[in-house]
Amino acid sequence: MSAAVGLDTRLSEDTHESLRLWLRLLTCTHLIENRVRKALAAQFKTTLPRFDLMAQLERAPQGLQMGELSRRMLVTGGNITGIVDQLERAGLIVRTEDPGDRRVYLVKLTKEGRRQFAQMAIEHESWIVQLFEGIPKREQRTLNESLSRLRAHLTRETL
Amino acid sequence: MSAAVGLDTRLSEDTHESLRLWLRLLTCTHLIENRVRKALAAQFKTTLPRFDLMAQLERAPQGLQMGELSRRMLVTGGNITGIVDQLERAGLIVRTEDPGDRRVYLVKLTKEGRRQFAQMAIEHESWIVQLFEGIPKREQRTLNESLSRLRAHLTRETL
DNA sequence: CGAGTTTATTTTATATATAAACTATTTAAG
DNA sequence: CTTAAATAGTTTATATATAAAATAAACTCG
Repeated sequence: MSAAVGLDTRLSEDTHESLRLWLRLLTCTHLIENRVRKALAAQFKTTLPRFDLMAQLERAPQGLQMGELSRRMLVTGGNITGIVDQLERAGLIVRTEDPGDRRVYLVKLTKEGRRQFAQMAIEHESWIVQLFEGIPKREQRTLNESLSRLRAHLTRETL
Repeated sequence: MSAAVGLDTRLSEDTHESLRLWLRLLTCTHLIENRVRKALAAQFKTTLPRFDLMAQLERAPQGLQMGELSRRMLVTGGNITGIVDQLERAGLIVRTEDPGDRRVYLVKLTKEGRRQFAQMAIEHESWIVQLFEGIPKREQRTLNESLSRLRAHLTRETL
């Protein structure tokens, strides 16, 4: 741009800064997702949503309700029903009944599910580390902090 | 954590920095995607992939091949076929034949497509600006630059 | 208590997605 | 020219996704 950029252009550039930020966020996410999806399929014959759901359960040994999985994974309840069906059919998780509330299932990893997830998690982490290899630790930390603030901003009540 | 964090823990924390970064990237993207999807559905009865495809065509008045759309949108060719089918059925885009290569289609916006996209783009940009409202311009710029480097890093040949 | 509301999950219809196989066309090599 | 390989796009089968309707259980309050 020339040195004669006026107020109009400056305002317009500011407006576009958010748009550009969003497009880059989306692109980076898709690039990483595509790589991880391919690696999960090639090495473990599984998918990203299944891996993510198992990761949620691994962190919650007491089990999670369908609705809680839906909220944590930021997807609809119907979607959770489908993924849980698949994983349950494969024997990796179980729907447990909650004696206190018969509307609810507590979903838990099976022993085999925990075993398989442990193996996948190690590989998964190494893929991610490799993908970010070359981005200085300091920059990763800054990015991390910025995204953490952005996440807090996006989930604030008054939006 | 205690003040007695040793070398082992420190190394482990470094390893987890990339993983945490990836999870936050994914969360922020999903939060924004969900909001934009709902707004597009409510106000324009359309979807994010359709809007994105039209945005690609808006920037390329000469038209784009199916494969080029696939590469730019980071999705498979079969997916593009489906979205283009939908938009063509709605009269918003057309498949034009390329006289020089009969395997190829040049996909272009129709006049009605350009009209509708222009309306949507204005609204869309204001939603994005609102979502980031409250994140200081300086931080948005820093984030933008970091993500730009990350994107370059992720698309480098030697990965 | 009991009708009406809320909450948890599933079902339905439809739209994206992928990978892999397939068709048609073009390019390359002899 | 002609076969082989590469390229562009579509089709198929399957897995995620959504929104909206349906089901079932739990809560509320007059």
